[in-house]
Amino acid sequence: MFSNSVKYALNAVLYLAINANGSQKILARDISEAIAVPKAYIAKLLQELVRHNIISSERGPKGGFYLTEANRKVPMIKIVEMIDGEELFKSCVLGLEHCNEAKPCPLHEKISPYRWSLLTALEFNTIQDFADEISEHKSYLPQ
Amino acid sequence: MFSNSVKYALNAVLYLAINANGSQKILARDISEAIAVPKAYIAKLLQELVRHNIISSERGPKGGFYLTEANRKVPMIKIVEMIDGEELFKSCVLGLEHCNEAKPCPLHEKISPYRWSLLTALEFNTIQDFADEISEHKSYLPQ
DNA sequence: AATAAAAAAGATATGTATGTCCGAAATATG
DNA sequence: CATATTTCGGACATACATATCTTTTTTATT
Repeated sequence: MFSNSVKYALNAVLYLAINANGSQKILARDISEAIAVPKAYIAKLLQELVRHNIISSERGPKGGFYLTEANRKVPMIKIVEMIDGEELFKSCVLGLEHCNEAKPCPLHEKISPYRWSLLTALEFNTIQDFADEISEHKSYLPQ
Repeated sequence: MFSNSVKYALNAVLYLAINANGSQKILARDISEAIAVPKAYIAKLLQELVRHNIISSERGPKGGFYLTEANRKVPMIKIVEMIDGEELFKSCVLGLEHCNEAKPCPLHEKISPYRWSLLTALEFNTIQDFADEISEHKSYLPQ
């Protein structure tokens, strides 16, 4: 479904959303350990998330990664799109160029309502929304 | 969602279902051209489909790939499972080991209907079912 | 100013999916 | 039986995602 990179990034951002704030920054190493992803690899993804203004960071001592209020309002879909691109949920599951509502592939009708609801859920729910669900014990992460 | 190999295999099998029968076999080259996939690559996939009794083949002049009546009754999911394995629809989208209905990850509820729709569509429809839909112009392939 | 801590950046390595090539085996046809 | 046609099987090549390593830049602290 998602690439490993997307899975890692989603986990890392949710971990940040729950554990960090402006004064409490988190080291790449700590995120790496918390979500069980190689440090150098997650560090690269975190850097790219910063470049795309999805998360924030500060260098040097007392530095680390964190989320601003603006970051917390970013829709989850942005993380997926940054890595796997915008086509993931939009292109035909069979890879057909000309598949659409008018000329659907054999799977199209059977899945598109559910696909669409997934897409809108990721578009309309922010990082904070998902973090809140976890805080309220409606959903869970390993840590 | 699906690997390229799965997309290719699904397309190739549906093309066979529509265009071949016991007396009218189809060359790997023709399938390759029809679905726009490299010949050597689709040939490998076709061989594996034969080994798994999902399609049939005959060597030599007048040979080629085709479907028996038994082949046509194979559920589409078998093609996906042969290549991408059975975990594709079952493992957590975030890669979490302990994600389940009782303790769902933040994406679990959002993604379940989509996955379920895809899984059941592939489990309960045979190769022939999809081919019929196409013959009846309820759904479409490029050719 | 010197030091240490941390992210950022670039270069490199590994692994897996994807794609290609060539020879062997099977079979219909003349 | 010889030949042509086709799948089959193994080895090889390439590209991309994944992962690692090293150096540079930034910044707080002393």
